[in-house]
Amino acid sequence: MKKAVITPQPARGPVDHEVRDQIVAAATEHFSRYGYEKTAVSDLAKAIGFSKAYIYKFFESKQAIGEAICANCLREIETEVRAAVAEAELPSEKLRRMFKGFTEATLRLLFRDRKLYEIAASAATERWSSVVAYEERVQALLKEILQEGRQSGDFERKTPLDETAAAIYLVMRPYFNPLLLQHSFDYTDEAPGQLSGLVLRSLSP
Amino acid sequence: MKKAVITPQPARGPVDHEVRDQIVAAATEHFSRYGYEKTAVSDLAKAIGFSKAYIYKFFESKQAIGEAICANCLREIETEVRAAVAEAELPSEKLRRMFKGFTEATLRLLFRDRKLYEIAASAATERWSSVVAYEERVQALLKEILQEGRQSGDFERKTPLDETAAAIYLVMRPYFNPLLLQHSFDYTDEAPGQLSGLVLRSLSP
DNA sequence: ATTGTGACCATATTACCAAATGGTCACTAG
DNA sequence: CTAGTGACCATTTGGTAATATGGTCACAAT
Repeated sequence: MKKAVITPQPARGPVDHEVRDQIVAAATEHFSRYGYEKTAVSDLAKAIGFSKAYIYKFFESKQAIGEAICANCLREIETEVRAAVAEAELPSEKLRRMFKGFTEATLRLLFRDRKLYEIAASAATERWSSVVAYEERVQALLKEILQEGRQSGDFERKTPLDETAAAIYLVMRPYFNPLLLQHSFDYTDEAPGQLSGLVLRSLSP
Repeated sequence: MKKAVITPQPARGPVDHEVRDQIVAAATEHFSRYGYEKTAVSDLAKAIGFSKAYIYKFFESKQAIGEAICANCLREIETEVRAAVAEAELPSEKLRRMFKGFTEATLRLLFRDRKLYEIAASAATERWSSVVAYEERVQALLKEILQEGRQSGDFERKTPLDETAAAIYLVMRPYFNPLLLQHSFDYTDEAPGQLSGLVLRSLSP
């Protein structure tokens, strides 16, 4: 039996197609330069030399284009943080890096790519599938670290893993969710350190 | 030497005056029924049977009226939570109640008095003095609980008190800051419990 | 002095209409 | 059949003129 891959937005048109990439490229350019709202779909069409209608052969909406770009951003952040985590030896250090990494990466998204923030905000409020998937991957990374720490004896083993993971996720959430981070600028310097400290104390065997 | 009381908004006109209370009462009524933005200062004037100009003898701005009301709300919340905390015997239970209490009270503010949310939001974003004071009082309450727990031997004593308090405050913040709570509705049921658990684990001696 | 106001000003908000935009579809070219 | 489009529609958005609002002040009544 074939496993049915449920694409939340049933992709329109050929999934692997040069034009699809052109659209995403043009959109990335335009969205980050002029902003999501200020960019009209016909602007993207003009940029790649096709008509607006053709774009809708590949994406079912403007938001779908935004989703694609958003997914890329989130992938980038995740990759970067995973790399930083992998560099560390000790599970405790991994956890610290995860926290700091996500905070810094999200912060950068908000400042450096200020124009992309609109998308990130919509994505988070409306819970686009790319965001849901991202959150799940973050939780997965967290669980990996926790389990490693449990196996090595660095972390306590009494509390159920799922509970620990859920709680730590809640602690971290305000620092990698753009909507929340926005209201925590005053704390971004110390928060990752202080909270990592607290979390690690809670994990001590 | 007289202690100079620094009122952040140098109160205008007689501090204790019947009309002042009438204004606050009318504003509470109007703001919570029609919303802060939709209420004009002249509406309040009409409601209490004076001219708009007279209101400005008591408050230096519409926002100042909002501040007064906001301060009342926050006082109420604090009183309620303090009562719930006082009921508990053990420091750990106090901490749990504090967390749960603030979450529920803030949530109620957002739902029951939906119209007042506008004020709360402005107050939080613009860091009105009533909010700053409130946050300080919350942190004070937290420190009280922590010290009691340290004295009774329920909580660890190695980590500096200020550091512990700061970290726990950061954990709680998303649940009594209306701006943040707004983005955490999905978690308000489990979060206080799970996070209290984590925090208490981090405090174990 | 205290209580109280109408007239006034600059800015913010509303109401309105024209232009722009997201999105579809029947259709053409090869 | 695939690649591609102009013309079209409903809804948003932008711009603007009229109105409403926050806030002040000189002044009146007690």
